[in-house]
Amino acid sequence: MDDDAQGRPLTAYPRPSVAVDTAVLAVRPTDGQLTVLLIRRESRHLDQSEALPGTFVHDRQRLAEAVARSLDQKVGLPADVVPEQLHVFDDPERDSRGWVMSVAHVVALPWRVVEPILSARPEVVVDRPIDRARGLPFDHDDIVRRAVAWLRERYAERPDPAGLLDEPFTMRQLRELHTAVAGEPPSSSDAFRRRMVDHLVAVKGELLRGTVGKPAQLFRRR
Amino acid sequence: MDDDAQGRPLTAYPRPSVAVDTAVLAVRPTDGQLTVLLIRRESRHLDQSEALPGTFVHDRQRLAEAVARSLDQKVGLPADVVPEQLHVFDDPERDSRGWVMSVAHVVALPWRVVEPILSARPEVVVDRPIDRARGLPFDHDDIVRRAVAWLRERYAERPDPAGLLDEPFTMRQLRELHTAVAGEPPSSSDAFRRRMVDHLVAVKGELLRGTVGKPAQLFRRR
DNA sequence: CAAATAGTGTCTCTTAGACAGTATTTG
DNA sequence: CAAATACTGTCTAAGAGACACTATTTG
Repeated sequence: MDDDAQGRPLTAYPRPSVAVDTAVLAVRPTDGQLTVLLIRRESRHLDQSEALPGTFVHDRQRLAEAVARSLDQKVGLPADVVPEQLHVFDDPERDSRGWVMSVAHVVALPWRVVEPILSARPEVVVDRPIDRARGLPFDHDDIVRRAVAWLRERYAERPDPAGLLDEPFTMRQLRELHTAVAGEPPSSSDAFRRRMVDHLVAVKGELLRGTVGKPAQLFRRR
Repeated sequence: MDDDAQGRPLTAYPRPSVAVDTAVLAVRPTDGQLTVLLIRRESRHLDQSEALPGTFVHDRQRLAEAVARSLDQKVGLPADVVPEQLHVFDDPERDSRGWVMSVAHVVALPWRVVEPILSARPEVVVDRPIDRARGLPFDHDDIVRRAVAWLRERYAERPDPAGLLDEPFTMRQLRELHTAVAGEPPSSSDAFRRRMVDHLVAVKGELLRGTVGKPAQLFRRR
């Protein structure tokens, strides 16, 4: 910014509260649904009982720190997640409590990380399929929509940019991941294979399928 | 955000000043350079003398309003520009005057709009080719880089999403615009034509070239 | 006519998609 | 062997790029 505060202290200007809200996305293996984590709350002065995890930014704190803190305290996630900025929601009326800007964030996590949290605090943290995460408070519906669009864009290019699969994985697991992210299966299974295989490296050793069929090649990200 | 302010007034939290900074991009017809508008300033307590136009957000003001106000007052641009959010810069040390977050914005404008400003206030507003807009204060180098990447992404898909050309225009003018935006000419002139022509509509009447050559078809955006 | 610019026809290469056919496992 | 799953070969269609060729202007 420029200094229209020239000779004038910064405190002379009214300042908004700044919050962060984060869409934590994950793919539920039981039904292959793309889900978002929501916090269940006592609905005191707010009518909704589920919302994205978020918090206010503390004094001179970085946004990423505030996100990590809110995910740690409210969700119980480890502090090493790397969220990405999505958008600033700045409607001065968006929060009845006052002038609050929210910087929306998104992060996608493997189920291996998400599952323990859901079993540890089932009455606090819930996973909701993204098409059933509607009617959330504030602009949280918007944030979920943007988060999903962000994830889909990233997965259109590369096999697994967010590292949602544990390595090594089969082409089938990768295809099922993409089906979950995109909301529909890729148009053709073999075209999908050919599109992806250049970005992967084959691993010796094969997966002995639990059921029938030819054993599948295992891959790692290139 | 969630309410960790439950029962606690919002004012109990320290709040940052929030600023907006905007990269105004334009293509200079004289040399076909992609340029960014900078404000020349009296360097009082800041060493740099050129910076992106910006301002602090006023009480309960929307970011887009703050951007429009700064572009109006500092640059002299009409208020109907539609900037887009790029990124929030949140390093608490980024401004020596205090805790300031800046929401970076970008907008691309036709030269027809930019030129009158440069001639009206040449000692205040200057246009700088983007590869020579380096060493700017704060995170403005970063903002310019992100702004250019944003513009290039948009022009990779469609002929003229920002409306930089006055309609109707020739394929040559469009190609020169893309050359300026991308920083290099499209690989092949006829492949470029074929890629673009589906997104355009031909106009009757042709352009009589000032110099030699077959008159060119005129197009509008579809 | 020469130079310059606009536009088309056509060839090659690559890629996506469709689809059939082959390969290898379990039961 | 049947069923299921993994993979490959091949055809077609679409698109990008290269390049030559045609078209229409100015001087």
